Amino acid sequence: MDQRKERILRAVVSDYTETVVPVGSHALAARYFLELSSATIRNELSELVDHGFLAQSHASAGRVPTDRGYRYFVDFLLPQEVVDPQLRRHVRQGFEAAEHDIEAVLEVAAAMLSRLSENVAVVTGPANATSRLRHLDLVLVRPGQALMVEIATGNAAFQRIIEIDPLVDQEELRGWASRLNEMYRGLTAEEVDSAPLVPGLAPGLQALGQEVARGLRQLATRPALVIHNGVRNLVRQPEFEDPVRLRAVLEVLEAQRILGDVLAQLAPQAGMQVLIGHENSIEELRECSLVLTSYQAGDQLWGTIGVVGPTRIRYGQVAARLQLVSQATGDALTRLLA
Amino acid sequence: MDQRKERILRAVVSDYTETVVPVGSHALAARYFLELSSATIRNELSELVDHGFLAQSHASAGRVPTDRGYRYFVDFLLPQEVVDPQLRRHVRQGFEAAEHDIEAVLEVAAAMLSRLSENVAVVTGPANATSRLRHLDLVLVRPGQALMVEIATGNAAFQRIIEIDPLVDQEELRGWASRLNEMYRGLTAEEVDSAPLVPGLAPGLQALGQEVARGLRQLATRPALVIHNGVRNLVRQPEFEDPVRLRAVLEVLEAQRILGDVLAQLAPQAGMQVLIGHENSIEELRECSLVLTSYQAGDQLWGTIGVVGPTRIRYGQVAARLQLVSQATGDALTRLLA
DNA sequence: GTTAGCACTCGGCGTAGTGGAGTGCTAACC
DNA sequence: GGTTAGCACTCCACTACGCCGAGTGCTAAC
Repeated sequence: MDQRKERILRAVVSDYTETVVPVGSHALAARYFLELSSATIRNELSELVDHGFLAQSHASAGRVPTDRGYRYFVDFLLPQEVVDPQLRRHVRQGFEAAEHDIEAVLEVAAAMLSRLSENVAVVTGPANATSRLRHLDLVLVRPGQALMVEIATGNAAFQRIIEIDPLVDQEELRGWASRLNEMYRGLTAEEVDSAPLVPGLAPGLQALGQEVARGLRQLATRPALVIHNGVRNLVRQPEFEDPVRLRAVLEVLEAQRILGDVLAQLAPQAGMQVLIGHENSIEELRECSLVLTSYQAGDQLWGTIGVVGPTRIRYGQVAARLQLVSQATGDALTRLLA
Repeated sequence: MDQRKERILRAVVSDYTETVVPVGSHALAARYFLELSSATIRNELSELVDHGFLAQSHASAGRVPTDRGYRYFVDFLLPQEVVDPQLRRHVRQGFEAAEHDIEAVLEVAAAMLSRLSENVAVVTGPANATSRLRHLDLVLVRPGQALMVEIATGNAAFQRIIEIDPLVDQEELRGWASRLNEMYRGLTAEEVDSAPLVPGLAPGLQALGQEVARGLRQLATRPALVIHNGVRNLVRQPEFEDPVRLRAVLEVLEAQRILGDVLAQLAPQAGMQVLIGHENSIEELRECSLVLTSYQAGDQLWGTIGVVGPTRIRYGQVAARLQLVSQATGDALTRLLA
């Protein structure tokens, strides 16, 4: 790939990205290469097709970047985009309005990102695969029933009404709670289950261990939260005019699990990731690209956030804005949690 | 409206609902009225058009029900649909799998309903306009910082890290928590704010009252949860082939507030409600119908659940299935909460 | 290596023609 | 009076056709 080929590839990508029309040698010469004739460009284009960076739908059509072409573009030709400071401010402010709880923050992140990227935003919450008990509390609701509240690592809360001996009063219940806290704090569901029985414990209290483990188990298996937003942007993309294709993508987005699995799998890798077309493992998203990164609350990796769009998505701009939103999301969570 | 006209209107509605093709006199005669000639049916159709129950797109086209026609159909002609017992069982089972927390139940409800109705399902959570403190807890995270957990009516949880005197230990914190519980249990944010100062209270504890009120206030103003699911079903409806119309509807669905407001407004009215076409106040949903009902946890009205689809939605089937899901949702919440 | 020229390809688009579904009207029938 | 057969008419959907023009590949000259 000599430098001129790179310039041409870059021109084709950026032109196609904007117009969504196969780009021909004349247009290219007129718009980007005044010093070259269209014939020269035709020669180059033809070689770029040979290398697999471009394709043409039929013999006398203009060129369109292939997945491979986009890959090269992203790896070597991506221009450094800077985010407008005003936009930056706007994002900060958007998050300030919504710091009720974790989920609200992630909702805002998704809404914000879908607007900025003009595509679909996806956000996953933390996977609570290893929930450890951080704190437990018991409150008497009425005689014989108590509200059990468990706070686990990651500040996930679990609550459930449980049956207890009707004779137990609030005072005794409080004692039970501190006892359970001492015994189980820092443990996972499995460890709680296999904790040795303490002799001489009140019989009702004995049984509560199971309830505690049950809550932790539910917290751990709680399906990973996957939020998506911006489907409205998808329908106006020419590549999704065909209802069948559109539906396939929506199918994936609404079956949160599918996307959730892929994102979870990619999460550990740091930095920004771009999956172009066939590079992702989801058949239905063959014609889509994913731009992904992770965000963190404090110094802890928290979840994944990204953009789903057609392969001709504006990688530079989307990446820059994703970076911005991811950072802001992390900051908002950090403020919220600590 | 004599009886034969009603039969014909019913036939037109059900035929159009299935085929999405304007229905003509011949087809009607052949399929539903073997005893009548197409000419007779033509006369009747023409009168139904005069009455505003049917319309035709152009002079020589078949007839299509108008909003008014659907209204009459729903009010007087709706056949009693029964839900297949097997489906009923299936729904029950679906809910059993997901009783972690409130939101999970509502997510399941939306997913289930969108599948059963083959349209878009919307579910709103409870409006926590009047949050009262049910229980409060304080946990020492590290010296100088504590996690404050508030459980409000409706089991909404709020948690926040707060700054405290570094010298306060877990034991003392527990004392604080019970003190705060005694003082504020059952109160709203406003009532906590205006509660008389208790003389001789530890200074750090004094300040916590504000934090408690702040949490309650956030719980109360937390935007109403609106879940939607089934957009994938929308895109295959012929009436939404046009991306512009589709986008308008998606716009509304994704701007949860719009729909949330409408649903909240309708919520108090009991029973099933059907809004056909222009009957709803949202401009973008002029070509949609809403079938809505409320669900309740225990004996308390909790939220709204419904279906959004094209005006030719299968009102009978959708209503029956909505009823089923709404009931199951309420039951699941009842089990979860008490 | 670059470029002008040229023949060729092929999709998009507008036009015209046609078939058929459906209507309204009239007149006859029960 | 309600019902029906017959008929002329309307209008959409679909197809075929032809043409335009954008774009290509190739060749030969620079």
